[in-house]
Amino acid sequence: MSQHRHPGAPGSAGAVPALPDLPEATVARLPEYLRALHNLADAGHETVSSEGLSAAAGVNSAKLRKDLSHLGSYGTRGVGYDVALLIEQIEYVLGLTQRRAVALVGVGNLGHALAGYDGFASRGFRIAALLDADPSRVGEEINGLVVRHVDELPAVAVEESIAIGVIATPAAAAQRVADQLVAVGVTSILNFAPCVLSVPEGVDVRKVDLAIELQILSFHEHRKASLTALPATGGSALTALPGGLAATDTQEAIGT
Amino acid sequence: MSQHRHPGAPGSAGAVPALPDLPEATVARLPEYLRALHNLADAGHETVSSEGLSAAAGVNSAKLRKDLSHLGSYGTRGVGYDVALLIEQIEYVLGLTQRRAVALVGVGNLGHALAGYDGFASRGFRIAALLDADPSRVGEEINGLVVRHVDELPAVAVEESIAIGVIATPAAAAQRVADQLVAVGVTSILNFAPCVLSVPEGVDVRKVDLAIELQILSFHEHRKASLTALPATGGSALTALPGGLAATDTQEAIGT
DNA sequence: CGCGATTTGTGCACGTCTTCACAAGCGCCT
DNA sequence: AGGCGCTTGTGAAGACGTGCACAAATCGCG
Ligand SMILES: NC(=O)c1ccc[n+]([C@@H]2O[C@H](COP(=O)([O-])OP(=O)(O)OC[C@H]3O[C@@H](n4cnc5c(N)ncnc54)[C@H](O)[C@@H]3O)[C@@H](O)[C@H]2O)c1
Ligand SMILES: NC(=O)c1ccc[n+]([C@@H]2O[C@H](COP(=O)([O-])OP(=O)(O)OC[C@H]3O[C@@H](n4cnc5c(N)ncnc54)[C@H](O)[C@@H]3O)[C@@H](O)[C@H]2O)c1
Repeated sequence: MSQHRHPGAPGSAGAVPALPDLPEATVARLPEYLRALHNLADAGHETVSSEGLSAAAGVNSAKLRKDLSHLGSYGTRGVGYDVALLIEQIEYVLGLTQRRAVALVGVGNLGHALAGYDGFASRGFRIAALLDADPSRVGEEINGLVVRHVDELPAVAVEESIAIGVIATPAAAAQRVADQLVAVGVTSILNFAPCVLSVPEGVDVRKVDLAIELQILSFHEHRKASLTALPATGGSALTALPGGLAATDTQEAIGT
Repeated sequence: MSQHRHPGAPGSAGAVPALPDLPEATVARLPEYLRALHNLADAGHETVSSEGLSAAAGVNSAKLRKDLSHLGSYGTRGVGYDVALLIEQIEYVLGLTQRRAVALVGVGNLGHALAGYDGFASRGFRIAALLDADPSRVGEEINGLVVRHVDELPAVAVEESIAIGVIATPAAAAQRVADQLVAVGVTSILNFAPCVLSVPEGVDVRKVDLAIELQILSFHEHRKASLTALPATGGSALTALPGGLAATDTQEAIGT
C-alpha cells in the first residue's frame, strides 16, 4: 500500500470528483468490506464475487452489491470484483488515500492502550500526538511519542495537521476537551467518555461506549432467559447446555 | 387498551416473564437514557420531562417518548417522568437487576485497560474472570483478579456463572475464543477484534472496532473537504487552518 | 460464433425508524 | 368546580434501509 493512483474515477478527468452521496448505513459498512478485501488480497485472491465478499464481511450479498453500486463501483458481471481495484475505490471514498493525523487526548488507562495500538497505523491513520492535562504524565514516552500538555493543543494541531481528535478522558473533562479540539479546527471527534458532547454544526462526533454495548447484550440475555422460561412446545430444548458446536455462518450485527 | 403487567417489579414476585418486544433501535438507546437519568438523579432531580431527558441523552424528544411508551412506562402528563421509577424500569428491562458476570479473554494491551475500568462495575456488570493463553501472563494480578489460563474457561464459567464474554485477543484467535465461549454456554459476546465471528443461532455478538469508527469519520472529513474545495486545482485540500473556522461557541448541536 | 453458466446491478415491495402534530390527561390556581 | 397551561402518548406520513428476484452483461468453451 504505497501507491494510489486512480483516484476515484469513473469520469476519470482530473478534477476533484464529486463524492457520491452515500447512505450512512453504507458508509458504516464500507470499512468492513475494506478489511475483508485486505484479507482476501493477502490470501492471494485477485477477484471476488459479491457472494464471497459478503460472506467475509458478514452481510447479505444483495446489500453489498447495492452498497458498491452506490459508489459507482466497477464489478464485472460473470466474474466479480477486482480486489485491488475495489480496495483503491473504497479507500478513496473513505478519504484514506492520505494518512490522517490523529490527536489522542487523555493518556490514562484506555489512552495507553490506544496509543500502543497498531491497528491505527495499518488502517490509514497516524497517531500524531498524545495529550494529557496531568503534569506527571507529560513527558512520558509511549511508543515513540512523547505526551504533551493539552494546553499545547493549538501548536500541536498546526504542527501535525490534526484531522481527528480522540477523547479518552473522564466524562467530566470530555466536553471541555471537545471544545478545545473544535477551537483548533478539528471537525471529527471520536469520544470514549460516556457522555453526550455538544459541538457546533459541521463537527462530527462518534461515540464508543463499552457499558452501553454490554447493556444491550444484557437486554438480549434477559429476553432469551424469559423466553426459555415459558415455551411449552416440546421442541428441542437446550438452554445452558453446550451441546454440539454447529457453528455456522450468519450474522448478528447491528449498526450504530 | 389492554392492561399491562405491572411495571418492572424489582422484587420479582413470581411471574413477569413476558418482556415487551422492543425495537432494536429503542434497545440501543435505553442505556443512554439510563445514564442520563443517573446523572439527573445525582443532581437531585426527582422528575424530568421528555424534553429535558431527551436533551440530556442527545435525542429527539418525540423519539424518547415513543421509546419509553414501548416499555409501557408511565410518565405523568403535565409533569413528566419520575426519575427513580424510570431508572428502575429501564434497569429491569435491560436485565440489570442482577449483576451479570463478565469473562474477559485476552489480557493484553486493551485487555488491561478494560480490566481496570470501573465503568463496568458502576453500570451493572462484574468482571468475574480474566483469561489469557500466554503462560507468562497467567498468574498476573490485575485489580484484584488473577489472570487464569483460557483452558480453565469451562471451570471458570461454572464457578462464576459467566453470562457475557468479552474478546480482546488478536483477530487470529478471536474465532477460536468465541467457539470456546459458546461451548461453555455463553450466549452474549462483545468482540474487540477486527473480524467477523461465526456463532450459532441464539448467540448475540456485538463488535467494537476502533478503526472502523475512525474510517467513518474519515469519510465525513473527506466529504466536508470536497465540499469546501472548489476552484483550486488538484491536490488534497488539506485544511490545517485553525483560525479559519469560526471560534464557535460550543452549545447545542448534536452529532448523530 | 453462438450458447450456457455465472454474476452484477437494480426495480420493487416490505419492514423499520424518525418526526410531526395534536388530542387526551394531569395538576394547579382561581 | 372549572379553566388553563403543560406534558405525555400515539396516529399518520414519510424517510430510510433491506432483501428478493430477475434482466442485462460478461466470460469461457465447444
Ligand atoms: N479504561 C477502559 O477500558 C475504558 C473503557 C470504556 C470507556 N472508558 C472511558 O474512557 C475514559 C478514560 O478512561 P480511563 O480508564 O483511561 O481513565 P483514566 O483516569 O485512567 O485516564 C484519564 C486520563 O485523562 C486525563 N485527563 C483528565 N482531564 C483531562 C483534560 N481536561 N485534558 C486532558 N487530559 C485529561 C487524566 O490525566 C488521565 O490521564 C473515561 O471516560 C472512561 O469512562 C474507559
Ligand atoms: N489496543 C487497542 O487499543 C485496541 C483497540 C481496538 C481494537 N483492538 C483489538 O483488540 C485486540 C487486542 O488488542 P491488544 O492491543 O490488547 O493486543 P495484545 O497483543 O496486546 O493482546 C492480546 C492478548 O491476547 C492473548 N491471546 C492470544 N491468543 C489467545 C487465545 N487464543 N486465548 C486467549 N488469549 C489469547 C495474548 O496472550 C495477549 O495477551 C486485537 O484484536 C486488537 O486488534 C485493540
